[in-house]
Amino acid sequence: MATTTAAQRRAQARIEYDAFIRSCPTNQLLDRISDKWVSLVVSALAQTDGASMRYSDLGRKLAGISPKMLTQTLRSLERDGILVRTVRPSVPVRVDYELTPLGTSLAGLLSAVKDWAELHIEEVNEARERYDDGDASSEGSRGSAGSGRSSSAS
Amino acid sequence: MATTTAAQRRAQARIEYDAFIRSCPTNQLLDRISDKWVSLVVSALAQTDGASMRYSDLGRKLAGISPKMLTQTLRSLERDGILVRTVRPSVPVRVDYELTPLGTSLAGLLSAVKDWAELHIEEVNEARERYDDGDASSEGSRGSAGSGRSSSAS
DNA sequence: CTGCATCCCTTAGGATACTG
DNA sequence: CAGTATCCTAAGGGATGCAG
Repeated sequence: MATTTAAQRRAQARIEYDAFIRSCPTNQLLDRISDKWVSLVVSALAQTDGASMRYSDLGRKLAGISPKMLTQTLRSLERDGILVRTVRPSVPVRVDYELTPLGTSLAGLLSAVKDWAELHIEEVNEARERYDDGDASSEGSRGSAGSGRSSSAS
Repeated sequence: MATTTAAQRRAQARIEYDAFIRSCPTNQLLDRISDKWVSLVVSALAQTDGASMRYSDLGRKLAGISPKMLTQTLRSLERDGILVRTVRPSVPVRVDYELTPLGTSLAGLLSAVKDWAELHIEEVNEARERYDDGDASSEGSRGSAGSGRSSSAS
């Protein structure tokens, strides 16, 4: 332990922390809804309430999603019991997806989030404008001061 | 229109869809809490309820986070009015971070998410085991196609 | 139609080193 | 202590093409 490399200690801490994080249900769910497409798929399915959607229906609804991500998302959701996948041995194979009760409750949660967002988005936007406009603290003349931060949109 | 490239059409759709998505407050918030560290920072700050934390306090609490991400996360949160950054011109500069009322309400939302997670995580885990164990029902050729996607960051 | 495999490119995010 | 600038890797996610 000669080299008490600060970095190594942090790296170690990260591992432990990660283990801790993963064992926390909150984070597991967070990981789930953190996926850009997951929430979109769930919402799409929730909108049709009960009515199952076919693979291509979803592909159309979620314009711009690549088949790869659609399948991947659907699979992970199926794995988590959020939705069920039903294969219909028709001539051209047909597969239907529909939310499970669990999935529906998740959709409900997303709705709650939506409500909060619509209720406070205004404040957030104001705060952003205020911030972007130049904090003014130590800035007299408005220039550009653009700190290219922005998390873009992953 | 010669090349009715399906890919191009999808790409175009994606752009439009993205624009649509971005204009939706729900997704803006989702983008916010989708960030791995955002929720962690907010929770950390919420736990101390009111008491402001210093930069290094947070770094210690969120073991394993790199200064880069900590700063980045803190900045975006400040920009959105979720927390306030206070610089204390002490000898060794001291900076405090604390949640705004808006941030506190967000923390409350995260709590709701947490409750849901703790309430249903069991079902999810069961579903996962069932799935990983081999669907059996209509066990076909799948096997473990799922591929353990962790999504984690991003 | 559904969906899996492959290649590839963009980029989030971790490690480091340096300044106020 | 608080942050910033830089480098670099891992991996998310799109495009394609093929198979059931």
